[in-house]
Amino acid sequence: MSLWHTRSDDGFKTSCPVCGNKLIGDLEKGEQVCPSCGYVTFAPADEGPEWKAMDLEEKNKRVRVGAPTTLSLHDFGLTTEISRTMRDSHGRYLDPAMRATVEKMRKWQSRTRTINSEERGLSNVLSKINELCESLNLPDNVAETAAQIYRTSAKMKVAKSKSIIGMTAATVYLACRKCGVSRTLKEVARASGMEKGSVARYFRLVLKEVEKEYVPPPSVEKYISKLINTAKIDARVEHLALKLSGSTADSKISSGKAPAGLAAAYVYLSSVMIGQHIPQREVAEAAEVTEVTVRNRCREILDNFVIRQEFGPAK
DNA sequence: ATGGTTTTTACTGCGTC
DNA sequence: GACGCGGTAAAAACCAT
Repeated sequence: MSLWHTRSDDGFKTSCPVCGNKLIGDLEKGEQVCPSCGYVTFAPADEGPEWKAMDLEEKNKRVRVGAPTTLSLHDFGLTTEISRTMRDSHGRYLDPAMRATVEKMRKWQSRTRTINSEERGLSNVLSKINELCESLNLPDNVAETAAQIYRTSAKMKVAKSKSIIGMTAATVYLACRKCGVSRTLKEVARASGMEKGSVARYFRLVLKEVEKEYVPPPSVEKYISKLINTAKIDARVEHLALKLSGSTADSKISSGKAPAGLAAAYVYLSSVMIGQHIPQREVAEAAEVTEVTVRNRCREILDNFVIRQEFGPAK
């Protein structure tokens, strides 16, 4: 039995297709996350609550009591909160006058808490980071990493007089790379509403000034898994694509090539071999590369490797 | 800035349904 | 004819220097 495509009855994977670890299920949000590599998979049905949390503070307030300390809140979440429930300690509703007073207290507390502009700016950016992570469906560990990166860049004055969206996009993208989560620069740019080029500039800046060392992009295998997930392709194709990429990994064909294109080629070849033709057009579209690139990668793979019968369709 | 490499764009031809 | 596929030349984008 293979680790890759064991699925439980409701369509959830039970183990991570990337590293094989057991996935942590969050059924309410309709997704599962791998604790070690950050791989995320989605379930079709969303059983989660109907409300949308405006920021992480609100989210924590609503989903659980006593949030853990978190890097993505500007004060680490370590403050007294005045509750929104408008009840007294016996659970009775407050009268209108009292409610107004409590409202004011709440407002003033949140004002004084972010007393100086530095703190307010930080809190602003951190909520932007969370927002962006949420719209990219990124796991919490990426948001935490992004927050961490931004904190140090703020401390090092790198973020000084830089565009806020630019910095958030750059830190989120860097966090993705550090966590090994396969989101492309293009995707992050799209979600943040920025030009790819300017996100890249900010990214290089943060990489150079804050991170100081090169963070390699996610492996081809990660891209394959992602491709299979987004395009809803048979798990057998994924298995084969991963096998192929594994057995050609130590060759030179991948050097300098965009991993997404290579992943698309493996997925395409695998789909053909399994006997489930996926048109190049579709694979290319899902991987956000062109058909030409898919073809070029396919040709290179086929030129350099003899694909033996054991990879062929089971008869 | 620049030069080498990779990806995209745009176009053409071939076979098949 | 529409579609999938394969190829090419040139432009554009990318990256290390």
